[in-house]
Amino acid sequence: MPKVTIQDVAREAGVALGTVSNALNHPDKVRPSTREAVERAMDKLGYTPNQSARLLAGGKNNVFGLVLPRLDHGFSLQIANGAHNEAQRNGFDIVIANAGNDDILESRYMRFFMGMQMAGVMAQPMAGPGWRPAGRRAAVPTVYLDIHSDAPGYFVAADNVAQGRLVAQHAIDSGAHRVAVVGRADFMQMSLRVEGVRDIAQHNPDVVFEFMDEGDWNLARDGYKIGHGLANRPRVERPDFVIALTDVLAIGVIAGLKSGRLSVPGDVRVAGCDGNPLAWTGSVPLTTVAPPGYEIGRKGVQNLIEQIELAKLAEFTHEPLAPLENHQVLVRPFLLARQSTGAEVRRAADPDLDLGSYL
Amino acid sequence: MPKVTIQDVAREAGVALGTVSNALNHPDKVRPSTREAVERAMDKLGYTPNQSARLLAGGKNNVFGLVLPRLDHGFSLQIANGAHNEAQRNGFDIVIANAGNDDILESRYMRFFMGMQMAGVMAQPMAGPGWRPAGRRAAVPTVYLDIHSDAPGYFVAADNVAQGRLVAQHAIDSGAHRVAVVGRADFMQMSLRVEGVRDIAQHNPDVVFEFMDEGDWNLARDGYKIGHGLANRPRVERPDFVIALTDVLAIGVIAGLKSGRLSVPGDVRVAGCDGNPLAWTGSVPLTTVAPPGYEIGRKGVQNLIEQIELAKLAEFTHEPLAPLENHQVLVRPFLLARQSTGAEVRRAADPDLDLGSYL
DNA sequence: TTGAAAGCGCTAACAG
DNA sequence: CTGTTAGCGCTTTCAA
Repeated sequence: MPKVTIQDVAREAGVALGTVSNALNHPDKVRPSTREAVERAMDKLGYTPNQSARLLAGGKNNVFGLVLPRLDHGFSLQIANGAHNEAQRNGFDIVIANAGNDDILESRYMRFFMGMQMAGVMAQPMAGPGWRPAGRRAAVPTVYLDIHSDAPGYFVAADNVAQGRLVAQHAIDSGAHRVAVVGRADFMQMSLRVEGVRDIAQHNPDVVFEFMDEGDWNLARDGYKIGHGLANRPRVERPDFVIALTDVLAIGVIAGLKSGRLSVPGDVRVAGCDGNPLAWTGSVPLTTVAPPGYEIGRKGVQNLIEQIELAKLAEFTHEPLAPLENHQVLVRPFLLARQSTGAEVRRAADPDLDLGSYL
Repeated sequence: MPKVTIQDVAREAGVALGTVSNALNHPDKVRPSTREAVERAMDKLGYTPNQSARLLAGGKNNVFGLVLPRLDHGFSLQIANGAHNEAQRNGFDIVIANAGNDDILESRYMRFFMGMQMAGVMAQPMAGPGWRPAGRRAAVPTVYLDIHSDAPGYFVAADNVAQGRLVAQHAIDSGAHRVAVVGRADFMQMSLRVEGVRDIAQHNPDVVFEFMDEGDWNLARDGYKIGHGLANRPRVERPDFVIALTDVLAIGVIAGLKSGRLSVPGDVRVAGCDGNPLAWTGSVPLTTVAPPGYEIGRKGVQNLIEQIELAKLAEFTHEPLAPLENHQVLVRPFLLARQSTGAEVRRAADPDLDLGSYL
């Protein structure tokens, strides 16, 4: 199939080249009858506009680029889905690049998207300690996801402190007297959650909070051990509420408690706090927070659109773009109360949050 | 930041425009010292090549486009990961579009990728009955994934018959005398698996095969009921091997058997046959086939590369491209023997197959 | 609406 | 290696 160009379409439709271009980009500037003729010609010839030429000539692009570190990590998939939905709502498309945990590839994809004149670029960077956004102000709107930073630029991240606070408050509200907080706080995210819990604890001196931040407790099996241990305590020393710093840990704790003949939520209530949808399929539906990734993806797209509007405005008023400032957005978590803390069984209100149902 | 062009870089580096282009595209044609100077200049100016211009000018693109129906379906993620790895191995990058189960969006993305002059495009279409590939021969190499078709074009799909055959043979090899095949064969894929099992059954008349194709058995809880039922049979009528048409079903069966005080694999061996990594985390590691999606993604990329080579050859010899024929590739499954059929516990050889470990 | 033409940034091909 | 040049296919502008 020799490639068909806009010229061929014009000839076929018996109109001028510019008219075809207009029919494509400014349909309102073309008489309906002409437009139809053009469309017929396009169909007949199987015309596909050359995006490269189009962008090069200064046409606008309604596609965002999203660079993710992996595609087999639930958090990143939440981001992708949240971004997808919000973009569609606003008339944008999204293409995704999988950096495969390789930071060389990550920056290659980012440059590719920028060079491709994408309307905007989002990335969830593999940010080691001391990470900084790429040097200069990018030519296209850019947002970094899952990142806390005080550098100039746009950053969206989950508010881990609020996550901890939310779950702790839920414990109080559900009438807990003795709360155990389990999980190793060796990552920033974990310690922030602990911080949130401590905050609530301070304001409720009548409730006993016990922080079990020891051992090597990241996996479900670690949770199991802890749960089993708790179950074997004398009743007065046994917590009636367990906050696990991750959902996976929470699942393990529930199994451990049950192995010790305790019931959840009857004897002990258990909550996670990082909204991992794949932990929702355990024997007892787990109370946790909404998957923050979804919201981060949404907010990221909103930030991109905001930057586009700002640039449009600056162009209109001929004012130079203000120097880039720091914009840090924290995603506010909300609670998903379920059976593990005594709530009624209920499905997530938004089916898009129900990632994992198809996996 | 005013956009910096290749001209700016040339001036900064004190070389000719063409030299910068060469340093970029044919590094071997440029003296190392010059190349370094150019690279320094690019860094200093923060130069990002304009991909649109580059492609328009006829430069080659090493990026494939992949259109998936959803991003929260394990099968599609397997495809994405398989494609990613194979592409990287061959020096190609991949960008992914999520069609969000919308066929309008699906074809928009495909056109976008083609218009973008991608090196190739792959799609896992939402193919209803009677699905056909898009009309004419595409301008860029195209492969359809998870599709059986006799139309002209490239198609890659899992060989479901072989999957059934493989698992059935495994049952025979492991010394089974009485095999139960459970699961509703109401989808094409299921019936093909059953067909494979029947094939093996016919060649082994000394082994009793019982096909339990009734009820509404798709979910783990259906498997549970079946397993429980089997456990309550008199010993002589009880199968010593269960083949479940899906892994999820298999997990349920195992739970059901255990609830009836039978051990797996001690009393009864159980195998799935669709390689769903998320079913691998049950109480007993499940024997199944390798996730076919991963292999489909790999094969798809290989097909793309094959088409590129063919086109290159045709261009070289000035022969016209042969008319497009039908190329249907069936992905040959291979067995992942694990504890549920008595195999030693072992991790997948290829960690990339271990999708789900991070979820 | 038309026709013509400029130019987006780059690649590849040319004679030096 | 340099310097120059012809497009790639399109959008936009301008005068008719």
